[in-house]
Amino acid sequence: MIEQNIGSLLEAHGLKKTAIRVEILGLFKALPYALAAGDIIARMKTLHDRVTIYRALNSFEEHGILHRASEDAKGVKYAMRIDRIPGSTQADGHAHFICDACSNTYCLKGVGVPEIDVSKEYAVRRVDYTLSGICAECDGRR
Amino acid sequence: MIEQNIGSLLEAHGLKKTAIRVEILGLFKALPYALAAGDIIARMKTLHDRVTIYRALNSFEEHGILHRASEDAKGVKYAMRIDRIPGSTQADGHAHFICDACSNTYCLKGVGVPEIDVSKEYAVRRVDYTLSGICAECDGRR
DNA sequence: CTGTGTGCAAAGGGTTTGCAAGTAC
DNA sequence: GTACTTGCAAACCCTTTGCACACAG
Repeated sequence: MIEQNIGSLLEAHGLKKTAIRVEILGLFKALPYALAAGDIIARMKTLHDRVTIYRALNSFEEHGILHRASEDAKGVKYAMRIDRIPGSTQADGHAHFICDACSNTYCLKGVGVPEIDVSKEYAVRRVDYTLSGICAECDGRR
Repeated sequence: MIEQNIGSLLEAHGLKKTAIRVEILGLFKALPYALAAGDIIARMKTLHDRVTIYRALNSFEEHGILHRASEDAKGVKYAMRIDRIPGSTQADGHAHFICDACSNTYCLKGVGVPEIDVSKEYAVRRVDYTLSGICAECDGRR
């Protein structure tokens, strides 16, 4: 089921259906938060090296399948891009929440990204709205 | 004039007034955008190594003189923290604009950070609102 | 004089790249 | 068979850390 979707997704983008790509996208479909290259490696059943993951991720990013949900000095986290509306002229906005305790990056799907007008000085192409603090899971654990 | 301000700023934080610190803070006061360690090195008149810059920056961050304006896979950019309002209970929010062309990070000073309510699921401590696109300078240059 | 700060060197972690072998189509 | 992918190794870049020397207060 999932694999079928992933297969057609890859095909639609002209990407070859390799084991590593199917497994990576399977992880993103199954998990509710963004993943860094290291997270992916840790969860892969079959052994792969970091390097190959990077190339797969970059390929997915170029094709608009994944986007960079958060990036800090410790690395980049990717998430499934599910909010692209073909033909939309709106800024490509994302809202994310990063937990200070577990470092998970959650996509705030139902939340619209607020907009402010700075069009006099800047031509805005993307809007990134990132909250951070403690997620419910970590908060309840204390 | 600037140097006097910087001197008292350092003194107020119990930091020793060294040449490298005065020069770094002078750069931040003179420039309208955020700087990465590499940017600072490139602009320093007297030669210093990157490493020492990092320690100075970390020290400034700990004392609340600078804050991390943006960070991507290529590094962290710092900016003068001028928006701290003692006694304020508001979330510590920043709005920034990153130019895709020149990579400058501008602080949007007059712009309030919009807030959204996700308090049911997350305990929000910080809000980061980052726009990206093309700044006026780069836009006019094309 | 004393403790903080700097210079230098080395190491650490994430990411990119070159090249040859492998595989989807 | 051919072009795209992967595996491996090495290199790159930003950042942190250890230690001895230097300097501000």
